[in-house]
Amino acid sequence: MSLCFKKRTHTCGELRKSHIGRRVTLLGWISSLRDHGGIFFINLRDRYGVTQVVVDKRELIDRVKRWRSEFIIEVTGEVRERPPDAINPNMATGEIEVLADDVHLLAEAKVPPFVIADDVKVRPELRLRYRYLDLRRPAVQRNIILRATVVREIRRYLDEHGFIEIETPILAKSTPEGARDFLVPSRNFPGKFYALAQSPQLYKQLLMVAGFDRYYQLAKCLRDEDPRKDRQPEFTQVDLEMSFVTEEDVFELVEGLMSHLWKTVLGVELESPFVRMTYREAMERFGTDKPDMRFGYELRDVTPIAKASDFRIFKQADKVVALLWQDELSRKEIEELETIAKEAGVGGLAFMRVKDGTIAGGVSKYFSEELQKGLLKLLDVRGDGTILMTAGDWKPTLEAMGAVRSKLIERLDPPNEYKFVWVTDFPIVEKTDTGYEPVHHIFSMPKRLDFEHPENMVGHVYDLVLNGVELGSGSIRAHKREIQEKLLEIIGLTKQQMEERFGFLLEALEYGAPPHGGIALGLERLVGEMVGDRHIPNFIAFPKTTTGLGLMEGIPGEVTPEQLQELHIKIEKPKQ
RNA sequence: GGGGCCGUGGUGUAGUGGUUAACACACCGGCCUGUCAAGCCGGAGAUCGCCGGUUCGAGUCCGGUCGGCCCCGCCA
Repeated sequence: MSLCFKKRTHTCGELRKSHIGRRVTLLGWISSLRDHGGIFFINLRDRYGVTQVVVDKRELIDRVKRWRSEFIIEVTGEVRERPPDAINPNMATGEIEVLADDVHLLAEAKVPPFVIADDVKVRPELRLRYRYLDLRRPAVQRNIILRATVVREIRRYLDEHGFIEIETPILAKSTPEGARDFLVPSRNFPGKFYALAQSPQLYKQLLMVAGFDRYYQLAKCLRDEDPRKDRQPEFTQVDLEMSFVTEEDVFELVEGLMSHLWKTVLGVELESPFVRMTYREAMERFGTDKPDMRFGYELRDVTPIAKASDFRIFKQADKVVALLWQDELSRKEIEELETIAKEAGVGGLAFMRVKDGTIAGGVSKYFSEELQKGLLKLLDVRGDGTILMTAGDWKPTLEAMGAVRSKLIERLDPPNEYKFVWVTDFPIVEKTDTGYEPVHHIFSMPKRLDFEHPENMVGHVYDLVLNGVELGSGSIRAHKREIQEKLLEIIGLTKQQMEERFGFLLEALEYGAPPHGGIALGLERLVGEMVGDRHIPNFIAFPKTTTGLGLMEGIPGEVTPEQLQELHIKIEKPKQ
């Protein structure tokens, strides 16, 4: 069978008035076909746009009559101006049309399970099952193209700044720390496994040891954890690492990269340097390590006033924080917020109402007039509203109020702003019931060594946060073997375990490892946040569902007994 | 692992224990030379996700199960 079609001269998105009179050939999908008897209008679509084709010749109409949406056709004809009353201002090509003098069918199409158009609502599972049709919708294509544009500009910027793009292995070593690994059984070595890389962290450090003092990669990362709207089992990180740098150098580079992206992709000038804030400050002002700084409503420490009240819970608490909200919240609304606060680990959520400059209701009866005045002043109350308060230990109290704040600001219209912030000085480890766990990962350089109280040890560790979303995190790394070993010891690894899991890294640190650091940014989150869409599957061509299934391919799927045998694997299914 | 919401012609929805499951779009046929999500006339199309239970009677109530979305856990 011969492939018989004319070469296309233009795309469906580029013809304008300046092309009038030109003879053109377009190839594309029929997005709509309007039959007026003696004249047919075809909207012809490709990824560049839609162009109206007019068919009025008898012999062509006999052919076109049998066509319908999503057939692929070839159209040759002359570009002509539309009659003034037929101009479509909603179409980029709306001033012209192509009068067909020859049309051919290139491919028929079954009636699709849903109409291929932006404004047609479709169940998500159906969209995923027929993702190749979903991807034909212009709005979905825009997301994928946006991603490609961002990727291109990332490469352009980093290449120009002396970075070398290096790929690191996908088949890597399993580590019980951190996220659950996807495992790949070894055929040649029965009972042994590769792990799919969760991130290129260790490899990029080894590249620094190797002397590639500026490395980057658009790295696929694979983590076997339950997905969320902002988390997929496989996703992409903009991973970079530099030698001989301080935190400030990393900030400057990344701010430059962000400014470049916003300027070239969105045409927006970002303000830089970005705001910097320590982890501690972020917690105390916003109750979270990823503050959304598009909104005010900061938390206030009211411990001295609250402790002086007659409210027993407050008197006994380490910390009492308050949040002043602009509206009068109903009993029911406060109860909902209290549920959120309790989930974050506090006993409850107290409230008082402010009306006409005075406090009433809720726990106000435990506060003397003087304390109430102090509260009004401390919270800088102007106008009516609701004061929310909670108490307990430092972290749960702040986190609880942070969760309440997040919930409340959801009610506000998000301003069209990009508020970046560097959150710095994260602790290296956190105390748990069983010992110490890394807050980020365990390869970061502490600012001060404190092996007596590791939980007090702050690191050269930072997150880049945009509009309340963690875009990525990074650090200056521990580039000396002794320090790295000490850190591993703190999280409970024996010498033997260190050797087994990270021996290759520790050894490399002994052969002239430069001071180095970097960052990894979530590409899908970054792209999504540029256009205010926090559903990252929208920026992945073939995403998984929230249970990790691939509905189109039907994965995970069965394998043959022969495959299993070759891999030395026996399946034991869970009992009912 | 846990919680919430959802599943009804191809698609999106309505249907709040009782007749023949309703509507819009899509689809099929017809008419029409200026439409653009064309219009008009006509038609076909559903075992109400699946299994079981309650009931004289279940799309509707109950239990289980499969699938989706959102959330908690988890995500160094």
